[in-house]
Amino acid sequence: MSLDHALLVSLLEKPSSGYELARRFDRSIGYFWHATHQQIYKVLARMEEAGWISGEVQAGEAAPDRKLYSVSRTGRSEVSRWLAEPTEPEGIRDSLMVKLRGAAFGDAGALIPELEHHRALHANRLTAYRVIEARDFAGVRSTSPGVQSTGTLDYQRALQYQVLKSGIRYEQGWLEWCEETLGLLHGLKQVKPRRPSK
Amino acid sequence: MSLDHALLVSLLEKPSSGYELARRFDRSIGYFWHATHQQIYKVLARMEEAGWISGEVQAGEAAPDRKLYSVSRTGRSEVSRWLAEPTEPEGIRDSLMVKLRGAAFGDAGALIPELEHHRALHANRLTAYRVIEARDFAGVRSTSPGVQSTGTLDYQRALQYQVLKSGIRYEQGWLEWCEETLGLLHGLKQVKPRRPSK
DNA sequence: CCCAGCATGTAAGAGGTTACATGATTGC
DNA sequence: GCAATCATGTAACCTCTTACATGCTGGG
Repeated sequence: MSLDHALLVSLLEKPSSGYELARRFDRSIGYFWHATHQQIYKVLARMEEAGWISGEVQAGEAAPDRKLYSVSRTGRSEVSRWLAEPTEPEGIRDSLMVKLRGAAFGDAGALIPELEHHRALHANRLTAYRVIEARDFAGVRSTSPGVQSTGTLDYQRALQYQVLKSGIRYEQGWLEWCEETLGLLHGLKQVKPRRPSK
Repeated sequence: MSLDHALLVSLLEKPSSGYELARRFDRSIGYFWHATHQQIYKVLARMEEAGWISGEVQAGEAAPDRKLYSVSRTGRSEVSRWLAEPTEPEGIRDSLMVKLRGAAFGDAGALIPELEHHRALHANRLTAYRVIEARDFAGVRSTSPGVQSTGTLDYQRALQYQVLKSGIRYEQGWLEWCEETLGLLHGLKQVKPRRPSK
């Protein structure tokens, strides 16, 4: 597992307080690794004790104090170590799939609102990603190796864009599947109607 | 959460022992909801106590005894209740994405073997799914509502096929993304080589 | 005055992983 | 004899979620 590493990478991108990180995990990195603030504070404390990060308290006038964390040299080398270490792909855990298989023994029609809900959510996320794409990555060419050196900023951006593109692909796949499945369920409702009355 | 429900659905499809379920969770349902045997035994015990399932010990001659579980009436109604209850889509947790973003602060080249590994795994799974598709769902037409009634078996099969198709879509998406990302990383290695010596 | 937002935590419990434990049979 | 497969579990540990707790500020 590695909320630890998700936080380290986040802190490398920008030193932050726990609160800021928690908000960042509702967007951005959080699209690919979710965490609550309680968890974040605990892991930050553990990592500070381990010496991977160091927190500096900033007294706020007219605002609460905040602990600004940044990654130490040890933390950086931990990230490098982790990058080189192989990781297995996470298994899928999708209750919708289980429900679909369960629908054969219950009311498949009951899944229609559920699927519509999922379709809407995935459509929303896709739109959000598209907005980010247009805003932040308008000028990044896809995969072409690039003839002249494009600098270190474009390097980081290219990687971030690639992450975003996985999100886009993912949401689009879901969206198409939801459409298809809704079509199927509407068809099945005709074919095998549930007993109409009690 | 719902390993409970995944097990119930599995048992509805076929009454089984814990051991059998554990093996089934390495294929089939397990592609969409993973679980170890330890966990399965614990949940089965809990569900039996709750009265959702009942286990019947079968004495084996020349084989160990096994407890064959089947879903009770209460269990069935629990499934129906759960089917109608809305569920949020599970959040993604993908360390590869975090790693890609982290690669901007480390050695992006170190991710190449990792990505090749992922590509191979997703390619394997995709092939496995395609085999199942060809074997079990050769004659199922995609989404067309079907003019004449096709019976209750085709009903269940259509749902199972739809689940499989989500798996196919998922693996294919990953595969394409891995290819694309490998192309990008090979390009970047040229553009921004890491310091060659210590 | 109350609610929303900023900011940081503690505590209990459910869910999940890893390691350990046992005992029988079949095939090499 | 030894490894693999069948078959069922216990125990320790870690992660993650949910609920609770505190205190300050600015706007309606």
